[in-house]
Amino acid sequence: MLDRKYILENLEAVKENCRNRNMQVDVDRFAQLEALRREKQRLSEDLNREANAVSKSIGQAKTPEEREERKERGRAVREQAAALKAELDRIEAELDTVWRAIPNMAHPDAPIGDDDTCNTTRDYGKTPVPTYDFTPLDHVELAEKLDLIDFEGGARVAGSGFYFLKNEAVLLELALQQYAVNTLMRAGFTPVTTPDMAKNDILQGTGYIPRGNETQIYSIENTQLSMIATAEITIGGLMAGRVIEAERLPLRLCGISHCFRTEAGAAGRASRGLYRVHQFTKIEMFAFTLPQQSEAMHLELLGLERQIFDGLGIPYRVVDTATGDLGGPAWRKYDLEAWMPGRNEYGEVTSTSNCTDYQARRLGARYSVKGEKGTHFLHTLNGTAIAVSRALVAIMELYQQKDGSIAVPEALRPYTGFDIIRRKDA
RNA sequence: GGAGAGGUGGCAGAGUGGUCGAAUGCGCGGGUUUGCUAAACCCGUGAGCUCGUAAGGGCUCCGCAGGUUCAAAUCCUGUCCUCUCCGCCA
Repeated sequence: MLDRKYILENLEAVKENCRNRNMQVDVDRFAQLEALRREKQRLSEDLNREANAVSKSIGQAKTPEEREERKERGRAVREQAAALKAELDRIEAELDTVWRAIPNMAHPDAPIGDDDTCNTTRDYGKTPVPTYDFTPLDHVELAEKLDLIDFEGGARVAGSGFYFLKNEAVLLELALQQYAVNTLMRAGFTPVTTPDMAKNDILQGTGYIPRGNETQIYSIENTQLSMIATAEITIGGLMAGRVIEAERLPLRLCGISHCFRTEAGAAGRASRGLYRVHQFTKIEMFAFTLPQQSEAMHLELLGLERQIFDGLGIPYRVVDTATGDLGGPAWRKYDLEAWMPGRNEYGEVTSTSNCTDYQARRLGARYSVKGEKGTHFLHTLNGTAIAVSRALVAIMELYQQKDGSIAVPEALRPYTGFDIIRRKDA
């Protein structure tokens, strides 16, 4: 969420930001409700003050009659206060709904536009886009020939969108995880495995909506739990409601988790094979920083993503995400899109966002400075190190050979123990 | 799954109806003393919101949500979490 005062003081800028982000939010309604809330709050406090004073005076009453008289007075005041409080609660509930719907402000340099067609390309990776003297297959065909993925089995067991990795693909998944985690540990990240489920209020704190028509989240019936869509949720939740000393910042964490997404409304979109699935493994980077550190941290996360994909020999472009495609919490977002010969286009493989204090405010994640009174909200950032399913798509398609085999990227060989994947029957 | 115990300030830990935002200790900040350091002593030290130029004041918060009462950290109900023991189990 944005700071309430900030919204009131920058009403026009907030509205323009909503327009840029292609989000319909009634910001004026927020301002209206906030004014009303303040007024009622004031009145409510006045009544509380009076009630407290009356209560205090009862202990000092000289006579039983006086005592009874004051008790009666107390009852009356408390009754009024309760009625006003109920009204205040209603206002706050509505206010909260509108408040949550207001997206984060956007970086002044983020490209303005309604959707991903307005994203701008900043740069390209070290590896050039390859050309082939044969017709490259897509990863689904390759997986079929090399017996690497069982989509039918996945569908039988869990439904469309699930899969079994098989044979060398399993080792590739493990190798990708090790490669990414080792790279990040060298960069000063603390690795963690996280729960694959989280409480719904943690989901909401990080900006995910656990239930409702358009939810991307699987929720567990009869519980307050949901399957996580990314480790961003659980790692962000680590600091929920906590205060950290400024000198311990920034905090760099990387999490290994499974990610579960319903992909509601995604049917029909380019989603063949592993590209858009309901479950995948992901190594996620996350940082908690001071406000003045977040811009640099964002570039650091982007740099690590580039390092990881350059290291894998995967050609990619770096995309600066347009305002309309930013979602709610992000102030700025960069995606890495890898070249995928099977699609004959670039496909998103990583995404890194600077959420400034927007997530932290919802989560109540704060820091304090020694010797200063009070606390401030942290900045949070996240970035994909490796989303295994998408990385596999890119690797399989890019490293395919004329003879139908798939070479293993140099960087993964120490972990896989083999350097090529061939047909089993050859 | 069964049986208990407990959740209080950065930490430890008192507090069973008003004098409690809360003893005490530790930690932390400042000071006095002191060749230096340490020790000792003194003072200060939770958060959010709000009024005020400020000094200072008010409201709310003792896991969370309700209830009883003029009044709740304290009593009642529910709930979440933690710990111990037993059972089961990768």
